[in-house]
Amino acid sequence: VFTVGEFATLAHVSRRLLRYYDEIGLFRPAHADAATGYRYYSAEQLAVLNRILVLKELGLSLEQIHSLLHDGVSTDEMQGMLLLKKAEIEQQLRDELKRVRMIEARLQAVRDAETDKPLDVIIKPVAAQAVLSLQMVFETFDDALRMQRAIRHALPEKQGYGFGFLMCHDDDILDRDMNLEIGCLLPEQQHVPVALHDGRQLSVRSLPAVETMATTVVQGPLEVIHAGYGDLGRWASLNGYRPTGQPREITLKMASSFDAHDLITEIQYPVLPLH
Amino acid sequence: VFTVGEFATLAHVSRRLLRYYDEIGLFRPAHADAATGYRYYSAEQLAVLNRILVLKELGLSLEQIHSLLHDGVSTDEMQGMLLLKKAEIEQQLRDELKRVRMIEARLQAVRDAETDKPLDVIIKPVAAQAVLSLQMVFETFDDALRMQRAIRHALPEKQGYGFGFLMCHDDDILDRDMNLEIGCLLPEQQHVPVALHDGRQLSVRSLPAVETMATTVVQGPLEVIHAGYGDLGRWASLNGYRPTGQPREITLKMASSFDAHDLITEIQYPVLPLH
DNA sequence: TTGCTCCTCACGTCACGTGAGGTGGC
DNA sequence: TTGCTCCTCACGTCACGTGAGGTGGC
Repeated sequence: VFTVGEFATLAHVSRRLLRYYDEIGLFRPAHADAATGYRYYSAEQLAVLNRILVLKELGLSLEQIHSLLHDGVSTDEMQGMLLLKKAEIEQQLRDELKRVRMIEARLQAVRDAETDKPLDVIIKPVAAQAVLSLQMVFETFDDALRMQRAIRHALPEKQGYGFGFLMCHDDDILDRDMNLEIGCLLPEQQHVPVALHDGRQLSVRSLPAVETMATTVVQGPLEVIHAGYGDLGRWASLNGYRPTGQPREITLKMASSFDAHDLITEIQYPVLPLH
Repeated sequence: VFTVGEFATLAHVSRRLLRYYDEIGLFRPAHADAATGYRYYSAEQLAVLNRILVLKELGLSLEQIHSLLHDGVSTDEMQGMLLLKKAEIEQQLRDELKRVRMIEARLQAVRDAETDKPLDVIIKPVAAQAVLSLQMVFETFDDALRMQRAIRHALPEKQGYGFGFLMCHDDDILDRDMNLEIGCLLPEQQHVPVALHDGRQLSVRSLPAVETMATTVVQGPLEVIHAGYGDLGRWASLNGYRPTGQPREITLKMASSFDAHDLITEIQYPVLPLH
């Protein structure tokens, strides 16, 4: 019969662990002195403790181990728990592999671009979104900018209209004759079409939800936004993603001055993991 | 300018996260109303938060991220942290792969042996250990048992002698003419040789430390112990280890009766990972 | 005036590590 | 009698989630 210290030495665990397992009822000493509180363990118990330690090594929680040992679980249930745990660990393995790839990509980015900062890309699900917009082909980008301003003025200020929105419907990024959709997000569902001065109509439609949207935030004028699209594409291929749809951009903050250095835009690119 | 709720929605994080990051000084709102305590975030800040979220994804702690952002760290230091983190994750990957192998081995054991329990094997480092022992060739196992009893009686009871100890010096497990070392562990270093009745001497020597010792606890008479050696060997090969030295056994509890059903023995087998 | 958002505590998480402060056996 | 071990609190960990209870703006 052994004291905590002796038993801890035998089992290569800490005394605290033995007291803790006693406290939570997972592993009780064979005998405890009611007067002094001293715990006494038997040699037989070492086998039991070892079983607990092995199950812990497998990644099971102490609560799971408790139910395995004290509630009589069947062989099938045991197998179920082990298979479940195995699946969990395999998911973790995939996550960590992804993490390693991301770190490598970032290391590369740090080395490449000592001057400018590496790109921060967030993958997130984006819900379906109502927009009020107009789609047409613009000869030049200035035409598109003029339209953007016209739309802004056509909307009554602060009447429940959301961020500015732009979506490119060309397969490639062009410099002229671009097929663009311009408008704004709608926080609420019910909205009537809005007419512009030139007779064109903004119409309401719903952007589909995207499960894995690669997003990044850029600050600056159009050239910066333009560069952002390219950066995002390169980031995707470096990090194991493939573009899979039309990118969007959302104006989080409108430019206050002509040079648009304080224009803030979130670029969103639907992607899929390469698997 | 956005409230917590709005900014949280934009960034796809919880309000609690934003308040927490404020509390620990990692990410403060651009402006806070001193009277009401209301937090106000700017569009510019979304880029900063995204950087934090990306670094978190990489596996860095909030404290590390804090120092990355607020203490001006050099490119080299940044690379150092990333490389360190990468090495950490790769170690974790190895650990989890091992865990998966262990789970698979245990699943197999559960399927194979529906009747008896799977073996619980603990890998632990064992320190160098002084022993008082005698090594000789025994014709039969009964001879060895007699010697074990003789040694027990030659030792003054409770005078600082430890557990009974047995080590097999044959390369294979034999049934006859076994080269065995029998004795006991010595908790303290200083001990004189002990003479037996037949004139033989128990001598003091030091067992070397073993870094990775596969150990298991068995309860029962000799046949059970014998089987344990075999089980331990099979376990090792199933779990990616290779035996690499002489096994030892330690008597944690002596048998009280002739059938020895309550004899408790720890079998120790030095192993090395197959890598 | 009624919801909605905002705020600040404060507890819970998981498996112990690490003292603090005090008592019993050789 | 002096160390050594034992005991029971109780705080800290890491990054928030989850209410509780109360206040300010449309």
